[in-house]
Amino acid sequence: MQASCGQSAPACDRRRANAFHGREGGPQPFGPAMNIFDDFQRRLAAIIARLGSEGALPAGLDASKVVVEPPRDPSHGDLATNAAMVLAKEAKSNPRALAGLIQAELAREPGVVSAEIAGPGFINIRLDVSMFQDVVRAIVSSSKDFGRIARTSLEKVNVEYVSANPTGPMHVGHGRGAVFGDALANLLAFAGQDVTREYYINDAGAQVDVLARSAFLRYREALGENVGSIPEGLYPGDYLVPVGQKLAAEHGRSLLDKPEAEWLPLVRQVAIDMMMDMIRADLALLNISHEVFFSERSLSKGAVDEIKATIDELRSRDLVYEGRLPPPKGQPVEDWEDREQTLFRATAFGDDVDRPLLKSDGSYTYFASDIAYHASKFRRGFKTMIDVWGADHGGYVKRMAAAVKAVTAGQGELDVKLCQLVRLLRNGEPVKMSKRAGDFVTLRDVVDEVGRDPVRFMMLFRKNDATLDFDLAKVIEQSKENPVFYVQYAHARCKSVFRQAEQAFAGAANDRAALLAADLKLLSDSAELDVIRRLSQFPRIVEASASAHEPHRVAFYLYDLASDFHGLWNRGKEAPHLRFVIETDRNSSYARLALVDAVMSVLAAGLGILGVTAPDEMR
RNA sequence: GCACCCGUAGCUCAGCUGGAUAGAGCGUUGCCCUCCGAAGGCAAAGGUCACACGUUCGAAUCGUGUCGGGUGCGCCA
Repeated sequence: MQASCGQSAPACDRRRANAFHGREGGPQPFGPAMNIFDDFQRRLAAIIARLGSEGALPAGLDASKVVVEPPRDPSHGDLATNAAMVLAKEAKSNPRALAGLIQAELAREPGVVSAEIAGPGFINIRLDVSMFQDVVRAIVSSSKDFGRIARTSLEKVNVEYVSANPTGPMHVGHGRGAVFGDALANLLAFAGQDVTREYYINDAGAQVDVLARSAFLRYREALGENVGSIPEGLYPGDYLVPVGQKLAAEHGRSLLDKPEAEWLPLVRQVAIDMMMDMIRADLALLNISHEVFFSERSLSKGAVDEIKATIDELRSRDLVYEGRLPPPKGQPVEDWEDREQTLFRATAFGDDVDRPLLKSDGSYTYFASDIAYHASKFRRGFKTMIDVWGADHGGYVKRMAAAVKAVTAGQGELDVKLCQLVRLLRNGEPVKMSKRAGDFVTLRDVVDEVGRDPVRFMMLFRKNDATLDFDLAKVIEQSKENPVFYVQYAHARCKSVFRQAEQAFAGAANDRAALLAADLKLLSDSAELDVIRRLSQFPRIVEASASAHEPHRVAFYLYDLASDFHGLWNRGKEAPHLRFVIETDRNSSYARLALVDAVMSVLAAGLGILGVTAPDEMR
């Protein structure tokens, strides 16, 4: 099944940076030291500056490549930094010597147990466990806002996704782009950006005229005429039957004897409106909604022709000209005619050839509309624009990027995220598509069968540019092998712990003050600390996945966190003293409840970003 | 012919924008459990990161080239 082309009629749907950085005076997280990696990043920068001003190092070293991260091998410590290695060249020193200077300073920092030089010049830092125990308290107090970045910038981000043609219901391929775009928007919002979700309605091209003619046929049918089978080239799907009925109800037979030029605009608008209602309803099944629905038609049919204005403006800068194009290579084009046409100078901005703006009949190409559309986004204040498209539009990226550069004078950032196709399976076997013309597996069919959460989670449990196998049977399995279940179950288990706690200590489930006051030093088992270390990474996962525009990282993180938590739970089976609730040990119980509460909050926050339910129990 | 995406364990895939001995799940093999703290647990084996050069303290990651797979290549969107 194709990512975005699913119909036999000529319907190929459209779809379908790095402006974000969280460090160095960027957006600050809530509360103190919520992100211990950022915390040490800042401390390290201060140390380097101090050494510079004291003359031990050259002043004003560029610390932008210095990173503080968890070492791959936990036996190396809690934090590792490459500072000495990245600074060595500029400081005209060797990494090990430089590491010695920095290490001595780091070792004096509060919360640091040891700082050691290793390998080519890494500095490995061991933290007092209290640093991690404090993370638990920070999470308990900030709850689902742990990892959220406060909005400090007025910069607006536009995420355009779905943008399926209003010519039929959504199918599974659309669903992936829809879920991806929606989760990305959630993620960016969580990371402190001002996000607008937008849908570009392709209501101007020849396809919506085909839609209108198809609907008109259904109109005649609704009036009692036997129209026979739907002719080739029209949309055959019976989702147009209600459009015909509505037209019949509102207009009776009055359209029948009018020429097409008169009825078409009217029928077209009714059909588009009903198709958009249907699409919005399909999206609502997945909890997806957009703030802005932008009509392509409005660009050229409004008070001013914005497409013409955009072309004129580009022409005045010599970026549009009349010229000839070489015939395309590869598949020969039968009706190729060498003619002079209106071209955008895309090659000036890195594209391979210049691109036409007018069709031979004088109307605008889709690309011309799209240029004006992106100019509109920029005028509306969006410096960062993210477009989510189907992978089959990959060939369109360069020209769009070129256009955005041209139309924003290099001020705008366009990041196009291509979503690969989805292969629908059932128990490992490809789902057979019905042969009936115009029929395909709709998004609604799939959501009805397996539910919203599996669809959303699984579509995000893969990089957007990798193909995705979606197995209708496996995604609803209640077993460890199913990541959706595995992660949701971890959350449900947390809830279950609190239900148990309520039995042992009445009121525990709602006693936030007691959780905040818990003696977290009692959380010292290695399995407990593993979970806490994982929790402490959530803010940097949010930051990194937001800046990379990759929501799947959140999904994988949640899987890892769930795995750690299940591991801790299992420890309690063999070692009863590690159980979360121990009736005879209130202090340990409350410390562990605080940890469970923290896990629950992070799971809920992460699932919230993905738009997946965090259930109280598995049913 | 050109452009873009992809190539990591038998299979399906991660790999934190250049870091240390490349990870997970499935499958395989071995042990344990079947205790509602249910919808299993522990452990092991398994790798030339497609290939070759290059960049540098350091490459699965960046660059060039080759091979292999996908997508696309005026006047569809």
